Amino acid sequence: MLPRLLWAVEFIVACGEFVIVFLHTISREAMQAKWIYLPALSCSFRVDMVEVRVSPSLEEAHEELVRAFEARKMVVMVAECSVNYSGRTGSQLGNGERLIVLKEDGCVLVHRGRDYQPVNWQPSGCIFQSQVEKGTLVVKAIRPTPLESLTIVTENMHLLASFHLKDEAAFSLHATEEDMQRAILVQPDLIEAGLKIVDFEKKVAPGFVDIYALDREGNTVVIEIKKDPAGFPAIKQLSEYLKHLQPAPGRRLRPIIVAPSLAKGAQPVVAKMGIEFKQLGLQKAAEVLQSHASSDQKVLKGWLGS
Amino acid sequence: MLPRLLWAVEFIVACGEFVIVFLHTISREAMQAKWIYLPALSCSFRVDMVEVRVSPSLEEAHEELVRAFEARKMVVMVAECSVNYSGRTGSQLGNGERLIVLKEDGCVLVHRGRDYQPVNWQPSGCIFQSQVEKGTLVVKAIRPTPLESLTIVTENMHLLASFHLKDEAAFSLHATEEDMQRAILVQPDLIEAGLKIVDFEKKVAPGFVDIYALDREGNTVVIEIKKDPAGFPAIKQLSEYLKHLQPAPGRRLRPIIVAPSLAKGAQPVVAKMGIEFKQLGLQKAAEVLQSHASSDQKVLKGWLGS
DNA sequence: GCCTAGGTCCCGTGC
DNA sequence: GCACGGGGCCTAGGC
Repeated sequence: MLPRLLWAVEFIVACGEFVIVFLHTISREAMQAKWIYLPALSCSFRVDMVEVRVSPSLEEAHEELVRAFEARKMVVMVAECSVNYSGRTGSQLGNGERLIVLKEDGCVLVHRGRDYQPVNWQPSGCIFQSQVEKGTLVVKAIRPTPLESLTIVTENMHLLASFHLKDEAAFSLHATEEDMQRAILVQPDLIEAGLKIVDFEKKVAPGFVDIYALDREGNTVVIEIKKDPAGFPAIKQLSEYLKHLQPAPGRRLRPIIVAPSLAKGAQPVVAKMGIEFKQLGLQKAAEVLQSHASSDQKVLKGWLGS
Repeated sequence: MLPRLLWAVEFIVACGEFVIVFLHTISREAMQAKWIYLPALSCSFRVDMVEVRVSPSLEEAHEELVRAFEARKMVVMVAECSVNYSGRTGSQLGNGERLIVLKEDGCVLVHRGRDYQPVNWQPSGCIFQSQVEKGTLVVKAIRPTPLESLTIVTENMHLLASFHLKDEAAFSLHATEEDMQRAILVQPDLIEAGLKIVDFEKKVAPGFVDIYALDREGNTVVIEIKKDPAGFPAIKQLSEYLKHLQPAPGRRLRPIIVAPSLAKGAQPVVAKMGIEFKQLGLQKAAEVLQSHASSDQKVLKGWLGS
């Protein structure tokens, strides 16, 4: 049973640099009791760099959004909202609870409870607006080129957090198709002994030959690299290039597909068209690059060392 | 200046169904003052369906994660972490603050302060694990096929929120390339008067002809649809199909590209190859479909009406 | 499972 | 600015 005598209470909770906020009207007895029951709760506080508001009013949320936009902070919201997109095409999403992320570089993500991909979004470069309108909070993200806009109409805000992420970790490392190319460039005998690289990303037809080389006998080698199992598109692409390339007089044109494997059904076609296949995967390519990087380091150490 | 006399205080804040939590040791004077300064803060509470923990210990975070995984709740974290990915390829991301989202369907997003795309992720279908290890919180998301794993090592948790999003709004609406196809199917004279649709998504070579039709004179019409300006790839694709198609005896093969426009430089090539171009954009297609939908409704009303 | 094609794809690169 | 191709692309549809 709740006591009737009420106190207006304002808790200001400081942590490190600051801050705050816990507003409520509670009874004196509750104040002195170990357990305080409050009939409703809307509170805000900041710890470290994270400003958190739980069940803020839409006006509060709006004010915090404006501050966050000005300070170029990231914003995360859990809110009941509907979403409209208009631009290259258009979309409508009815009312429901979603996770909304606004980033400092002007991109937006609206996520539902499931799925990897956002249901609505905007790439970076948007301008954000917030306004309270007829009892709703309307957040707009407008992208200048191509001109398009995302409108989020919020009826109810469960959580709003804003903060700046300190993240200087720059290096991320992937093995990609480009690494396969680089691996072949630094170590051409991955394909075959004696191969001499002549060019890469060579423009031909409308397109680029991945690697253009000569074998020991002076034949022209045209290499198409795929990081995934190579199928008909890769074969077509390579055969297109062949039409626009000529071997040296008396020499042959040797088309080679480099990939982790051939797609199902591609093997006979490749054979029929005289295309060679050389197995190479991302992992192997990464290892080759790694070993060259370390051997380069050794060389460097040799130069610098005693 | 902080008073020295301390009280152990436990605030339990209830809202609706519940819940909670504000643990601290403060002075009696501070308790009675309007402003209470606390030297550190870690608190948790739930409002509506959102469970929020600010600066939880890693143990607390781990326990909440386990509960959330079991309850299939969405989890949002703001944390200082490093991330490793290993699978189809691999990646490493050094220590820094990120926004991490774990969804109920087993997908993961790790977002940095900038960029539309997550720096690391996992598509839906993953199994989540959480463990506290050597003073760090290790969250793993393992995807069975293809086998790959994402490992998030957290040193410091700023915010952890878990909740279930109520979102039944099912219908989302886009104008897509498929709508252009449907628009032509329901109203073939968008292309030209008298056109008779024979087939669509017709398998040919390895590929699919968007629309396959006959004109008034019995010539075979092969239509390739692009929602964006059509460039060389579209031309290539269409010309590939032509190689594998034959008109009726004495008739012609009429390749047509349907798109909002031709890409720069494509016009002469199209002309040279005898490909026709018919202008059609997403907007027009959507209007056509809309009008057909409403006319269908009218027909329906006519049947049902008085 | 594999393959094919689309996406408000996004994103980098080159012209 | 436009065009082209890659991506740990993701995702849906067929076989």
